[in-house]
Amino acid sequence: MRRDVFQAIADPTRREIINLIAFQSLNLNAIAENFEMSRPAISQHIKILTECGLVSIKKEGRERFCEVKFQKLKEVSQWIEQYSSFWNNKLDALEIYLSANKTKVEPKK
Amino acid sequence: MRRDVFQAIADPTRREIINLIAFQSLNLNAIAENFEMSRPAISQHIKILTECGLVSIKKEGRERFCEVKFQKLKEVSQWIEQYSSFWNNKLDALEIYLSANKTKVEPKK
DNA sequence: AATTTGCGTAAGTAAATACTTACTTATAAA
DNA sequence: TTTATAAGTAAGTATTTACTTACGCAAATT
Repeated sequence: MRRDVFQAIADPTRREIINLIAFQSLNLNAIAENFEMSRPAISQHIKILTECGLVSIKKEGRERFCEVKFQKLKEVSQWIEQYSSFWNNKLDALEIYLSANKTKVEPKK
Repeated sequence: MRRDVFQAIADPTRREIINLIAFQSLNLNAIAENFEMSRPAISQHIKILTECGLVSIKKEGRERFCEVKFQKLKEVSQWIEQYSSFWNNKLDALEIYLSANKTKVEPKK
């Protein structure tokens, strides 16, 4: 069972959870109120988010407050930023590079 | 069946494919040679990547060259960058913000 | 002390995912 | 024109995913 950040943010519900608790730490029931699905379903999503390090839980009495560990998102943005030179107005340069490397290609009719 | 960029990059094989064709367009067999799995498996991954717009295919005779559409990755980086202020040396500010919004919390013993 | 609240977990399920092998089609080479 | 190559597709399968309901337990309230 994979449990990494890429997998965690693939699910739209989990991205919504992150949006929800990005600016204020909420307990589990407060999160669940914002969704149509059952509380245990949200609990399971939170489990996935904590297991990959994207969310941390602070116990306060019987409540558990969830907050986002934004540093973890860095793993994703760093993977993407490898390629960032290709979309910062340098798409033409990429086209040139690619076509220069396809020397055996027939010209279009 | 969801078919978005977040889902597409969740699979490690598909991220490897993107890495592989990031700097040079390759045809399907050339891509498949780099993996242990069968060619049809790679073909199916490419299908997912094209259906979400992350890869485009250029037909050349009987070959199909795959190249990355980097612009699509922007969707992911933009989602993450909403929160970027929280990890650019501003983590302390976040801690302050969060604790300021938990007024009913008991002090630690 | 009894009840309510917050939340985790177990078990079950339908659908999705990530493969496989077998087959087909289109193009190119012999 | 026969054969080889590139690659899409179909069908089958094991595993994973995203839920559900039912239940249990610890902390708080009555």
